[in-house]
Amino acid sequence: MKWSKTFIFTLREAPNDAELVSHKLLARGGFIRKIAPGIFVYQDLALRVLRKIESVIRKEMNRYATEILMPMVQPKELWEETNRWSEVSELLKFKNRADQMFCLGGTHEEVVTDVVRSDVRSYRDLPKFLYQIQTKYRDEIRPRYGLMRAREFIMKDAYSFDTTQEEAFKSYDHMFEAYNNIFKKLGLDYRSVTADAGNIGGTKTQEFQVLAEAGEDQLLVAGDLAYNVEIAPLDYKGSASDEAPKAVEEFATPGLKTIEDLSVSLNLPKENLVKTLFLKDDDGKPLCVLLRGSDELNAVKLKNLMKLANPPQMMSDDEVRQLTGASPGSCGPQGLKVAIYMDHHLKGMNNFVVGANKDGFHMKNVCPNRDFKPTAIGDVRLAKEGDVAPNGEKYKAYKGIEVGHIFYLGTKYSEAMKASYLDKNGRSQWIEMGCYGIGVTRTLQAAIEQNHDENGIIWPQEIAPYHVHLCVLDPKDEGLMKFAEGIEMQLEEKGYDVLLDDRDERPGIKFKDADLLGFPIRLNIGKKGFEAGEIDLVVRKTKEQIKLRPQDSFDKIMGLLK
RNA sequence: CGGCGUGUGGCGCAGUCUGGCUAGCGCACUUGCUUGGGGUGCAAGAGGUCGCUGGUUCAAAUCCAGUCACGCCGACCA
Repeated sequence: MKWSKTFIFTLREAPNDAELVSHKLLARGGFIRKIAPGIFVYQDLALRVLRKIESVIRKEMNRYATEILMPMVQPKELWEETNRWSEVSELLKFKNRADQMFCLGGTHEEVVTDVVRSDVRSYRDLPKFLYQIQTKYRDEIRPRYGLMRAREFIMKDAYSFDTTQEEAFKSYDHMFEAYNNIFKKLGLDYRSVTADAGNIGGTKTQEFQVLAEAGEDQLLVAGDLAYNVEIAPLDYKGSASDEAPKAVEEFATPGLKTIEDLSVSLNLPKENLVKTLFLKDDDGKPLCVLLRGSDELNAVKLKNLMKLANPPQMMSDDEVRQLTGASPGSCGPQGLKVAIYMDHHLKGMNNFVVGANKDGFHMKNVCPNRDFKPTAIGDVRLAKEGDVAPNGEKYKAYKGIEVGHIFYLGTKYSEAMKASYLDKNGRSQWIEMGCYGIGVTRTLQAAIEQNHDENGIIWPQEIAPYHVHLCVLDPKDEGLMKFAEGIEMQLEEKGYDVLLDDRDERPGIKFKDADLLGFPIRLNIGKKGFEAGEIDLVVRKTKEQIKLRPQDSFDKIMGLLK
């Protein structure tokens, strides 16, 4: 392909709304163009990469699943069957001129379940496995970081339909394997991590996270175990102390609000103090949580302990005052009529120091079961680097970009939408489902975030827009062009993508652009060198420069690409 | 939705506080010469209702009011 026939326009400077390196490089290289917040044009270079990522995905998916294409515009009625019309806040809703309501598909559980329930009748029709690669729209509150969190993006979503949970787990395991193959093939450094099921409603779930400093998700990894921080479990290994309960004592603590203040003033380690947090659930019902002073609350774990749909929210200072009669820094669990959740690291401890529910006062020797009754005790503290994981190893922290997610859904959607089949005994059963997503556009940017240097992108060969960049330094020279075109043709015949820079530009400009765009192999074809029987090959990744005889260049390139 | 900030050619910015010539600079673009293996140099050009609306004023990019958009932080989020 000749540069002059493409739609590639590079910029020397990145637009100032680009923060991440990967976003800057995408913008400078002319890969994408922003049309509105979170909405982009994928220009020719980006589209080439997307098609290649998709092709890797299709190859793996086709081993287990059938590709279909579902509508992006979906009727309200379908979403009301699962109650998600009002529950899912990112749905972009609109109506047609007959006042019928629709939404843009942000995910396709409803549509795919409708498809399956209307055709599948018998256990003989199962299992079925469907997938699509399609533009999704989610009305994100704040799109950010280019393609990382866009409103409109491309996603591969797959859905499995099985007769039993056992079969559904097999489908899940197939996807787990397929996803590993895909991300390996794409040349990405990633981890599969255990995550919270969120409101999609599954029970068994894993995320595929590309490791990158710019990632928005925090991961904790301990040997074979990898977790999203919001779910990373901490075992309870025995009591910190088993002192006998002493008599409760109130004491003045003027001006002491934080655990830090108390710890200094009482000369006690933070672990020995008890932190009382006040939250409310979705219905506004208040609750309180007790943690060691040194620990932070993990609201997702609390949500799961309480079996809620969403994590409880912190109450405002005013709400706390109304409930306890004191400001947040001076509150305790005793004497309150609210549910009390206690982190299991407090189990076995006695004689807590807590707020007295009176401004400027604390109490010591407050004991569970005597002075207040915990509603439930469990693992609700936020794990951090250095904490010990259930396997005995210490957690190490990473940041990740979530590029894939697999869920076992069970019968949540099939029950809600009445998707059933007749089993061997002629009895009606709910279909067992799973769903599996890969963010295609996000993967593109994640690949850049992980593969770049100070000069530009370094594409992994599998997804490079072009494999070879021919920099013709004197494009007006017919002999030179003929030579370059010959190489181009030979490589293209072998199935490789070649960009021939035929612009009438100075060499420096061509070299800078080549580094920016980052195709794996570059050939510098200049008049002087060519006439002297020598041209340069540059390997983008290693910056290695190889001097070649022109007649050897094709073979050399083929050798490097293989 | 809350806090902060920004809107000036395709991109990056100055000018606004303290109102005053034909609104400027760098990059990119056009033409000519020059240069020709890591963003050459010179010269001449094209391109802007200064986000929008209203107001104050002899005079508004600049002051005032309203409004819209965008960005960052937070909250939220497959």
